[in-house]
Parts: sequence; structure tokens; C-alpha cells
Amino acid sequence: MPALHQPTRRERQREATYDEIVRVAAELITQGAELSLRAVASRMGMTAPALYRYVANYQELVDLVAFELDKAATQDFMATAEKYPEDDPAARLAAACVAFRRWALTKPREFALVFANPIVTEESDRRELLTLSTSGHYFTDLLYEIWELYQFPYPSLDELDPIVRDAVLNPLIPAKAAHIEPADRGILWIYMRSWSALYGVVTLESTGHCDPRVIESGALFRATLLDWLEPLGLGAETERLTQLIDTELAQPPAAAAG
Amino acid sequence: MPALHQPTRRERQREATYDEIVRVAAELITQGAELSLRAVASRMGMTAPALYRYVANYQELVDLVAFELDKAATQDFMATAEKYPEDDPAARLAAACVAFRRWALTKPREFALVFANPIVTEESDRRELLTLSTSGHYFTDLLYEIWELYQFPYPSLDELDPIVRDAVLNPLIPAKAAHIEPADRGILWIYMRSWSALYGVVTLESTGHCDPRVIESGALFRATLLDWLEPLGLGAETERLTQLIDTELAQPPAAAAG
DNA sequence: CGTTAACGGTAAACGGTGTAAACTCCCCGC
DNA sequence: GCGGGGAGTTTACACCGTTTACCGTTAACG
Repeated sequence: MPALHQPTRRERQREATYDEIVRVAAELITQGAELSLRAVASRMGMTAPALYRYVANYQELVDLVAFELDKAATQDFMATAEKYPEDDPAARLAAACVAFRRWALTKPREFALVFANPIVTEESDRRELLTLSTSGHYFTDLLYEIWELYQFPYPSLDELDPIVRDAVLNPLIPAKAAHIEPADRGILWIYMRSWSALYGVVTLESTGHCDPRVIESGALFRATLLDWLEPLGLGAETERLTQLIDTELAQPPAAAAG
Repeated sequence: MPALHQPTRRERQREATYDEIVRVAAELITQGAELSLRAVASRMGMTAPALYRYVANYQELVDLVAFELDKAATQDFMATAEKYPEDDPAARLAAACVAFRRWALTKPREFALVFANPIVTEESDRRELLTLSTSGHYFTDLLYEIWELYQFPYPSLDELDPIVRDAVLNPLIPAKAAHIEPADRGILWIYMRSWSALYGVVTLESTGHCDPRVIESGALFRATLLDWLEPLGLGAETERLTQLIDTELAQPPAAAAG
């Protein structure tokens, strides 16, 4: 383990160009260009092989970019959610979900990179990055806040499949679970289930494996979201949340962030 | 429109090599190799540019392979389903769903190609092929048979979002809907919703964006499936279908088909 | 039957990709 | 002041999709 020392000039320089690489690479994607080592290097006034001083290979760059895009997207979700009061996590989650879908439909390339990119390597750094996924943390947090407020039902530890019990007690998947009491970890099961439902419709719509008219109407997404109000203890809030969702669905996608 | 004439020798030859191209390309994928025009051509003892006599470009070959793999996979689903009696569509659908998941987990590359491949071009032949998707037809058929037997509830036409109503009356998405009475087309809405749920878990698991232990346990998939028994009018069958699903989940994946 | 046009294939080439190896140069620590 | 390692370049390799020009064979037609 390296000693914690004051970063030298060279180290600062190194970190700076590293950040620039990731930034430039992410820009390429958001601008609709193809991501390639040569393109990134050329934009930085370097040659492609130089990038190998910073990145092990192409796939690693892709993973870094995916993490970066996820971070940026989460900022977007948060901005949408924060239109609603801090003490109204239900509204915030609903809004964030719609923002998530909007992002997936507006930027299908980014979405595919972040959420539909197969995690091939079993024991790679990839999994590490995935575990740190920003959006995952954000959604988990919102769900937990909802639970604090509405106390929706969740399975007890011994109701869970033993393997799942292990998984929620020592989670690998993006989830800031540290502050959740072990006995309450069944909440993470609800998280997985609801995330899976949300992920399903949004991926279906974003990749286009779905009737375009159904996408345009938003009906499938809307119905999926509404189905989850009851399980999350939000049955009494159905009316206002439906209205909120419809309002957000009607929002035009935000102008592309530079 | 060309007149229907007896295929000449040359035409037969052409069709044969066309089929061989698709077959060889699909083999490349199933054997874990990369799909490239050069690789396909070389395996056939040809050069790459020759393929352009049969295929407009690389993407078109990919689409053809995707359709081919989907067809092969459907054969697999059918084989699993046919372990159960013809007059028991509920059992058959449940088994087919498990087979679908098994396939997606065993062959994530194939799955990604067929189901997570973004449909980019708006008005391409891609959409045509998608509409003809074999697995889509199969699942729709099973669901319809279930409806015939159990008469599960479905929305009437005027309960549907107007855009969705258009979509189910004149479907673009894989569905042999011709034999479903227009008034009963709300069944297709149930189909879309349940397909979206199934697609969600399976994609999540197949791409690995999920705790590997949860995948291994199959709990998330199982729970998702069980949630759909009630809406499909299969509440009374819960016990035996649960047992069936668990049996199928315990089945080891079939040996890789040559 | 002979001519002509289309067809199915080749070779060569263009511009692009990721990546490996060898080599320079400059900064930093001793 | 000197040696070493780090950052970057050049060169090269093995691929990729795709275009162009060319050539024999095959089928159709006057």
C-alpha cells in the first residue's frame, strides 16, 4: 500500500490528463461520434498508444466512460427530482424515474453503454465500477427515504431465499446499504424487484424493441410505474403521483447538456 | 412484382449460398468467435467483397443472424414447452419462460444480439425482421391459448390509451394477432405488459447488471414470474405452476446445440 | 446461333480500428 | 551530476468494413 504523500507535480499532471481522457471520451459519445482511442488521443493532441500509459485497453476506457455518463445522468435525475420538496421522497422518486426514462429515450447510445453493456469479465474492475454506480445509489436512497416515511412491507430475512439473504446482507450491487439495519435489509429485495421492473420497460423502450407508438404514448412505462405505487405504500398517494408522473411525462426532454 | 416462375439453376445456387452465409455467420457467433464479413467469407472459401453481392452491409448480416438465432432459440423454447401437454398452455408458457431465461444466461452473446441490439434506423428492414420475430409469435400464441382457457381480464378498447389502441388494432410488434377479434385486442396489452416484465429480469440477469448470487438463485426471475400468475387468471394453478417452475429452474442448461 | 448484358466472383486499395515494441526525451530523486 | 523511470512518439502488425476495377461464366434475346 503506497504511503499517503503529498502529490508531486508529476502526479498532479498525470491525474489531470487522466481526467481529460475520460472527459474527452465522454464528450465523443455525447456528441454522437464513435468512441475510439485514436479519436480521443487526437482531440487531446496526442497519439493513440500514449493512452496506454493511462488505460489498460479499450474496454477499460469504455467502462470509465460508462461510469462518467452514469454520473452525469444522475445529476440530471437529481435536478428533475429536486423540483419537488425534500420531504416528499415519493414525488422525487416518481420524477426521477420519469427523468431516467427521458434520458434513456433521448440518449439511447449512452443508455446502452451504461445499462445494456454486458458485464463479460467475471472478476474485473468492471464490477467494481458497477457497484459504485451513481444512479444506483441515488435510487436506493430515494427508496429508503420512502420506506422511512411510509413503512411499506418488506420480507424479513428468514423469508428470503438464503442466497438472496446473503446478497442483501453483503450487497455487491449499487446500494448505499450501510445505513440500513441488517434486519431491514429486506428493503433491498424490494429495491431489486422494483428496479428490475423499471429497468425492463426503459430498456425495452430505449433499445426500440417495442412498438414506437407505445413508446410515444408512454403508456407502458406509466402503467409499470403505477403498479409499483401500492407495494411501496403509496396507494393513498396514487392520485397526486399519477398527476405528477403525467406532468413529467409531458415535459419535453431538457436541452442537451454541453 | 416478379412473376412466379420456376427457379432457374442460377437462382437456386444463389439462394443456397445466401443461406450458407447466414448459417456460417450464425455458427461463428455460437462458437464464440467474432462476427465479421471476412471471417464468414473465409469460412466459405470466398473473399469478403463477394458477400456484398448478397448483403447490403455488415449491419444487415447482423440482423439476419439475429433473426436466425431467434429462430433457433425458439425451437429450444418449444422443445422445453412440449414436455407438457398441448392442452395445458399455462404449463407450456411457464416452461417456455424458464427456457427463455436459461438461454439468455447460457448464451449472453446471442441474447444481446437478438434482444438488446438497439434498433437504430427508423424505417429499415430491421423493423420488418423484428416484426417477424419467431419467439415473439410463440409467446403471443401461448398467451392467447391461456386466455382461451382461463379468460383472464383484459382492457376493452376504449379503456386503452388511444395510441395504444391503434397499436393493438394494427400491431407492428411480433404478434400473430390476425386471429384475435379486434374487440379482444386488449389481450395484446396484457401481452406487452407481461413481456416487458419478463424481458426486464432476463435482460438484467443476462447482461450481468445484477448481483451474481441473485442470478444464481433465480429468485428475482421466479418472483417476477409468480407475480404474473394472478393477472393471467392462473391464481388457482399457483401451486402446481410454482412447482413446475422450480423443477425447470433446477434443470441444467441443455448441451450446446451444434 | 451469336451477341449482349447481367451475375458472381476476384484482387487491390482506402481509411479506419486496437495494440505491441522500440525508441526519445525530460523530469525527478539520489 | 547522473541514472532511471515515466510520458510520449514512431513504426508496425493484424485486423476490420467498404469501394473500385476487372474478369470469366451464365443466361437471355434478337
